[in-house]
Amino acid sequence: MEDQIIKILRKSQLSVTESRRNILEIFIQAGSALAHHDVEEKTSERFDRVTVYRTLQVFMEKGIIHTIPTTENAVLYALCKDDCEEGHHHDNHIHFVCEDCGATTCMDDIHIPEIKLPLGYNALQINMVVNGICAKCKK
Amino acid sequence: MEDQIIKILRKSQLSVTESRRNILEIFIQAGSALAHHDVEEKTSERFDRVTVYRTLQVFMEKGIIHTIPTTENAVLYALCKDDCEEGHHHDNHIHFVCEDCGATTCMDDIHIPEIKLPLGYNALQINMVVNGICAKCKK
DNA sequence: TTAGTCTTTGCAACTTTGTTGCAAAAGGTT
DNA sequence: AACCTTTTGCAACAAAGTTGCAAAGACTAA
Ligand SMILES: [Mn+2]
Ligand SMILES: [Mn+2]
Ligand SMILES: [Zn+2]
Ligand SMILES: [Zn+2]
Repeated sequence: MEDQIIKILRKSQLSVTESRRNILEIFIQAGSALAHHDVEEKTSERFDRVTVYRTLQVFMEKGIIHTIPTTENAVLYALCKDDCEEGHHHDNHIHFVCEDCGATTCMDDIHIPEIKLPLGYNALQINMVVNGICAKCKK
Repeated sequence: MEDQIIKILRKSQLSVTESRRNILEIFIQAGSALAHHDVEEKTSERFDRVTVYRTLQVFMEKGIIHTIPTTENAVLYALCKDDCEEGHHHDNHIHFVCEDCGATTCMDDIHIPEIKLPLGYNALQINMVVNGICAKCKK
């Protein structure tokens, strides 16, 4: 686990610092998407808010995490899979937001279907966010 | 135009006030989605920020506008079509964000395709946001 | 291991965004 | 016009996000 974290940071040419390890660990353990605020709450050692902002930003740039749009004025972040690189993300999967437990998860293996856009329109990236009830919360 | 505005407000059982007319007009003229900040900038008469917040909120509740998720920590708002009612939106269309001109538009006639979710998952609402280059900006 | 260099962090100060309570103003109704 | 209700602006606040800079920490190479 600790090994995995260091490997990810090294691969992205980032120096291994306390805050980066801690925040990366939080994402790995969480298994679901987190808002800036969530990250701040979960850090065991308390880092400055500014450090959290900067860490998330650098993780984004390096392709370690990606953003998920929401209608709640709070962007979510989730771990990228292996194929994301510095400056170029490949996270074209569906995101599912459970309205019951609130968890937002990456559905990595569900492809986003093709879309026919009007003539002249060119799609570069597609975000698909599905709201509903997850399997765990279904009774 | 003025008639149209009044009709919309009346239909939603809202009293016709200066700020509501002005803000609704902004949406009709804009033709594309606007952030809170955009609305504030465009109001000819200056209303208090709080009034803008409250107006957008009440327009949302009444089904006059709907939200569009973004990855930029700024929810966008756009006019609903006729079939949205108080407390129940029907805006399951695609949204297109042009990375060149920045305009976000509702593609009302492009349906969001069906999605096969894993067993136990239940979709209630789907948001699909396509980033790319719009027809106008394509050269 | 240590010394030197470059990067990262925390802090302070600030800006922007969003919220709430309340009195004054405006809108709808008679 | 007089009334009652809703909406607005203001003030005061809370939360979120940004920037510059000095101190602390991470890496490298002697
Ligand atoms: Mn994802
Ligand atoms: Mn729309
Ligand atoms: Zn759930
Ligand atoms: Zn464009």
